[in-house]
Amino acid sequence: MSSLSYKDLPTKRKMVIGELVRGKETATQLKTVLQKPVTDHGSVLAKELSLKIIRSFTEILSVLNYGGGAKKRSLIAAGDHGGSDCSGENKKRPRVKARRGCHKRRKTSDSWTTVFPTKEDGCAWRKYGQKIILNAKYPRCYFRCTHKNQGCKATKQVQRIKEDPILYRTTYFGHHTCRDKLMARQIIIDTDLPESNLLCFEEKIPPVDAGPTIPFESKEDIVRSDMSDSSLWHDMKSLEPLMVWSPKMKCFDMEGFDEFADLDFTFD
DNA sequence: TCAATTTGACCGAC
DNA sequence: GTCGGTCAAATTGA
Repeated sequence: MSSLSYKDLPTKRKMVIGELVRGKETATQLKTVLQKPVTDHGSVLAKELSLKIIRSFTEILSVLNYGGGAKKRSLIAAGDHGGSDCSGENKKRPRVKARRGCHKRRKTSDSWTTVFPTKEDGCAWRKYGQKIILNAKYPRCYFRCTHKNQGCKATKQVQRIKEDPILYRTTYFGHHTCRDKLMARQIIIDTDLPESNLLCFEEKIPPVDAGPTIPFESKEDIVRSDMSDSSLWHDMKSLEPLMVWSPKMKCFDMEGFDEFADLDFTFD
């Protein structure tokens, strides 16, 4: 595959590139923080940066999944039954909630999974359900985007891993159609601050509302426990040789991009 | 008072 | 018939 001029890239790809660049910058900031003596403030910053990195990659995965999903996507049940495709008569409760529980089981091709020691990914979610899953030690929690009322159909499922309860497996479905607002807010946050103070963005990081709090004992612990054991981190590492930014040429070397085939999406 | 969470019920997929 | 995803009333908390 030949190199592409950045300005010629499709919007979706630009968004991916932008998020990758943002994630790299954040990772660099995190590295800087970790090189300093560990303090409470530093731990907080490190955690915020970790969330920021997670959010960047979540956005990337969201965008990429959307591209592939266009071909294979079957409508996600959540919020997608605005039509009248539910033909059940609802005999038991015909008077109200005629479409309650009307949905199709999710297709795995429209989802992606990450594993992290926190439920948080920097996005705003509202919990709408919890289920005990057969043969699972821990219940599965269902979240939808807080901005569902604005048409955002992104949902996710979070479940603690049976073999390693400190970790949460998060499966995302759909993409954030409210992402423009989120990104705009983030840009404001980032650009409002002097470069030397980029770490102190004012965005409120929601508390980890359940499960263990993961303190960062040391910089090594952060890297080891938060990143190196997660599948997402492995994905991040695997991305490195696939896209190489050339500042001089102002282009991306896209060689090897077809290795993304394993992630079940396509570039258009 | 209002928004978020909890939890039992509903219902399609398997 | 069972399982899993979603709904929505009830509850909780800020």
